[in-house]
Amino acid sequence: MTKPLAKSAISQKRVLDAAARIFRDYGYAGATMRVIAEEAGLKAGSLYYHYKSKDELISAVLDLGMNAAIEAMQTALAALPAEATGRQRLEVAFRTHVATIIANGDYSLATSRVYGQVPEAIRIQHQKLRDPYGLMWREILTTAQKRGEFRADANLTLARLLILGALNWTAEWFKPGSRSIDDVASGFAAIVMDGLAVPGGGSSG
Amino acid sequence: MTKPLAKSAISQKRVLDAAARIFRDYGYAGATMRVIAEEAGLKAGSLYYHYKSKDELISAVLDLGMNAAIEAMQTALAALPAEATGRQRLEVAFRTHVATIIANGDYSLATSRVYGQVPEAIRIQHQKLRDPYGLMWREILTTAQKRGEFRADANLTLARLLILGALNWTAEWFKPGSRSIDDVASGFAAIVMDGLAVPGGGSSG
DNA sequence: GGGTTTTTCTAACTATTGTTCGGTTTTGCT
DNA sequence: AGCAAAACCGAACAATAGTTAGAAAAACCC
Repeated sequence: MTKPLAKSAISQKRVLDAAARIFRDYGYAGATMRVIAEEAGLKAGSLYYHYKSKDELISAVLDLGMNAAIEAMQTALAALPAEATGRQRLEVAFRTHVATIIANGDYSLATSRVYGQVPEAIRIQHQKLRDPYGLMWREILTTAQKRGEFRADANLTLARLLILGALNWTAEWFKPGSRSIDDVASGFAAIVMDGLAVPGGGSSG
Repeated sequence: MTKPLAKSAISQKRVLDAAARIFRDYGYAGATMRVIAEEAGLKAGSLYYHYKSKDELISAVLDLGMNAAIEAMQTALAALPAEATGRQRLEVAFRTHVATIIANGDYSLATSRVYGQVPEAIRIQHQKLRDPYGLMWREILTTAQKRGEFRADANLTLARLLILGALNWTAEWFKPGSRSIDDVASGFAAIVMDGLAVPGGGSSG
C-alpha cells in the first residue's frame, strides 16, 4: 500500500499515447479498443486495467492535451518581464501555442478532431478546461488595447477567434523540418499585428 | 428509360442532408447507416437504393460541400470588376467563404471534422477537389502582392494558411443571429490587411 | 525459494455494425 | 382500371464492437 504507481504509470502513459494516435486517425467511434491496444502493445482486455472504459480513455486524452497547453502558456507568460509590450506578449503566446501543438501533436490533433464527436457528457466536462484558455487570450488582447498598443476600434473578439482558428489549424499542416516553429509564430504575429497591406496604402473599410 | 431522376433526386438530397448532419455530429465511424436513415425518414436498407455504400455516401457529402465552396468563390470573384483592388478581392473572398460555410453549415462542418478520419482512398480522391480551392486563394494573394498592394516581404504562404485556418474555424463558432456574416468577413479582412497594432506604433519583428 | 500483488491474456458475452435480398408498397403512365 | 418502374421495408447475414471475468504470467518483497 505504499506507492505502486511508478511502474503502472509507464504503461498508462504508453496506453494514453497510443490512444491519442488512434483517436486522431480514426475518430472517436472509429478508434476501437482492439486497435488502441495493439498500438500500445497489449491485448484489448488489458486496457481495462488502466482505464475502466473507452469514455474514460478519451477523456484522459482530451484533458492531457488541454492541460499541457494551459500549463505551457502560463509558464511562458509568467516568464515575461512585467514591462513586456503587448506585441511581445502576443508573440510569445503565438510561439508557445504552436510549440505546444507541435510537441503534443498527437494529442492536439486528436483533441481538435474528436472534440465534436465525443459523447456530450464528456464534451461538457472537457469544456471547463477550455474556457480558461480562451480567457488567457482575451486578457492578452484587451490589455494591449487598453495600453494603447492596439487600435481602439479593433474587434478583439473576432481577433481572438481568428487567432485561435489559425493556430489550431497549424496542427493539420505543420511538418517539422521544413519550417521552424518560430518562423510560423513570428510570421503569424507579423500578419495579425501589422497586416498584409503596405502601410498608408489604401483606405480602410 | 426517359428521365427517372427528377423524383429520385429529391430523396437523394434528403438522404445527403441527413448524412451531413449525422456525420458532423458523430464522425465517420460513429455515424451509423441506421441513424442516418432515421434522420432522413427511412429505414437503413433503403439507403442502399440511393447510395451503394457508406463510403459512397460520405464521398458525396465531402464533394458537395467542396463544390459548393468552389462554385460560390468563382462566381463571386468573376462578378468583380477588373479594376478591383487586392483588398477588395480579398474581402469578397472572405465574405464568400464565410457565407458558404454558414449556408452549407452541415456539409462544411461534416467535411472539416470528418476529413481526417475517412478511409485513405476517399481522402485522396477528395483532395483533388481541395487543391484548386487553395490555388484560388494563392492567386488572390500573389496578385495583390505583385501589384504592390501587399508588403513585398509578407509571407503569403503563411498568410494563406492563417486565413484558411481562421475561416474554416468560423463554422465551429458562428451562430446566426448574433453577428452578421458581413461583420465577420470584414472584421477578419481588416485584421489581415491592416493588423491590430496602431499604425507607426512600435518596431516590427 | 515462497507468497503477494500487479499486470496481462484468453475466451467469451451481448449489442450493433454495414450490407444483402426478396417482398411490399408507392408512383407514374396510359 | 391496370401495368411497370421506382422506392421502400423487414428480416436476416457475418463481422466486429465494448466489455467482463477468471486464469496465467511478471514483477516485487522477504
